[in-house]
Amino acid sequence: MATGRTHRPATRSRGIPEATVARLPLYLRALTALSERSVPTVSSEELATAAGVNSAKLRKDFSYLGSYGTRGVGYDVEYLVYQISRELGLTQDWPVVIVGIGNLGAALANYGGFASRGFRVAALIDADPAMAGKPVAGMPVQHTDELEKIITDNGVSIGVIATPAGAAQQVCERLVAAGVTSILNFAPTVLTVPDGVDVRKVDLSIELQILAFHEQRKAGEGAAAEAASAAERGSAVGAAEVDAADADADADVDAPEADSAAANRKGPDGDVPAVMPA
Amino acid sequence: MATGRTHRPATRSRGIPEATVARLPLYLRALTALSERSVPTVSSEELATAAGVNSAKLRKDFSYLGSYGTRGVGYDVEYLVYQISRELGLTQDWPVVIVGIGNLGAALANYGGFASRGFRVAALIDADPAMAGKPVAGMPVQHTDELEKIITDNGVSIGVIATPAGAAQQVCERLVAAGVTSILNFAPTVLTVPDGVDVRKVDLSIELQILAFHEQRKAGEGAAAEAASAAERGSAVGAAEVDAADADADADVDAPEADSAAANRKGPDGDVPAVMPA
DNA sequence: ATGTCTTTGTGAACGCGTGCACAAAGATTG
DNA sequence: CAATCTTTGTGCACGCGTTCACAAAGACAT
Repeated sequence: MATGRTHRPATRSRGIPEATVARLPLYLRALTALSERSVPTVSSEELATAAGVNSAKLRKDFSYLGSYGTRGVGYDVEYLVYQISRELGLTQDWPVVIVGIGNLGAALANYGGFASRGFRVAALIDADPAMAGKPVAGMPVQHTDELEKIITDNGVSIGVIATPAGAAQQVCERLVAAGVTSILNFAPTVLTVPDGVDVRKVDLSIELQILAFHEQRKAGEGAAAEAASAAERGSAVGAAEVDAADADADADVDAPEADSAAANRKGPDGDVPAVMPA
Repeated sequence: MATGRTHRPATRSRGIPEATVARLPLYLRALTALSERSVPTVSSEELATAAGVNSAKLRKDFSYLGSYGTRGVGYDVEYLVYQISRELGLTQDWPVVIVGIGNLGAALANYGGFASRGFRVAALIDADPAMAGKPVAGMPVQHTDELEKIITDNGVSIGVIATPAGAAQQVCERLVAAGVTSILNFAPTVLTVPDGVDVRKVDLSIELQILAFHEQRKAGEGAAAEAASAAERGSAVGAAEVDAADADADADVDAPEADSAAANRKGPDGDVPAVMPA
């Protein structure tokens, strides 16, 4: 997410809610699969299942695009593929540059899914002079010095940042200055960009942390009901949890000493007891 | 959101809203940086800026954790780092397995950010016999046959799927059957999992498509008012120029959108972004 | 044509998340 | 100790997004 600005009337880009836009690619993928199997039509129910969403939601999403379905029958697969593609702007060519050709950048460059939908890798850019000219994914890596020229010459408006965190903001600024208005950021940093520039971030570490949170919750909660089975699974919860009923189960076991922080605070909180994984 | 499956009805895992949980890692990162600079305290305003969010939101988020701030002063950095880490479950060790050691899988294995927060790569698994034993990121790749044993022996509860789309569901099922309850999916497929299992997905293709949508909108908009180059992306969106009759729905050539800037990520849960290939 | 059956499209209710604005709490100064 | 200043914590209102539930629309059979 971008930092510079943060608010906006929740932008309904054109009457199409942001949440819906985020789901369109999902529908498109499911539809494409159906199309390849030559399925002529699908009901909202079937398509919703394939896309992993609720059918009512899907119908409402489609209603923002227009009335493309036929009552009693469903949606014409081919037609819908076309409409969604057009709506997403996939009927045109989108040259993309990837900056930072390390492990991740190289993996992205090799990713086939790129080209499959109108996205074309126009160039791979890296700051390391040693990388210059070296072929990655059948394409020579170019030095950062060329960045502006590349962007301009190829009319690139979408940039992918896969550099180390420390270089991200600077690269971002150069990209924006050169004309890029959409950025996909893989570096673990908050990018600050001017208005009008879209930033989406992909952060591995954050995703894992969110999973860990839920995992921890699950471990603490199942502990009570967990008599003996699966004792080897790293979830030997402390006996402190008398009743971890789902209600609000807020078994407060005080937190261990303020650790490195000698603060004298006392959180009204403190929860999960010691869990010890392998 | 993260999965194609519906976990609990937006259950507040423990009184902590999902949206807040998704931001905690962001705060943690900003706090860690401050900690390394030996900054003792921060105000909600400073921290919010560093994390790229609104200060009111940050304060509200923290209020779900408890009252850890001091009015008139701010928050104790070290203490907050500890509290958030504990809340996220990062004070414990989380063994993780990565299945599918292709370009992406290898990149993930080499990703340093993994270990930095309690996540330890316990094993790299691939179905290709030729890969077996081959060292990646200083660790021998193991064959899929060993999957169940690895999960059990290491008490792994978090799995990362970086296989091709076609193999994802099957791998997912084996992981779950073996005891994994949280999955980070990089394969472009909707995974179906039983209740109690969390799935978060990272899909590069989807992220790019969302950017393309906004990019297209921006282009169309600029075309209409091309006069002023690319400098008027005001935030004072005049609702005035809303698209023509909303009922158009047809105009194949597509009408330029109205509205302005674009929303960065959002998403109830997730909003969160997630992305990637396979 | 008429009736029945299927599936869409959507009005309305509801819940979550966001942001404002301010009272309360504590630090700080005189 | 009182006054002032700073910053937190939160009540409240608002809007987006989700879901339900159903009328409308069309296909299909008789």
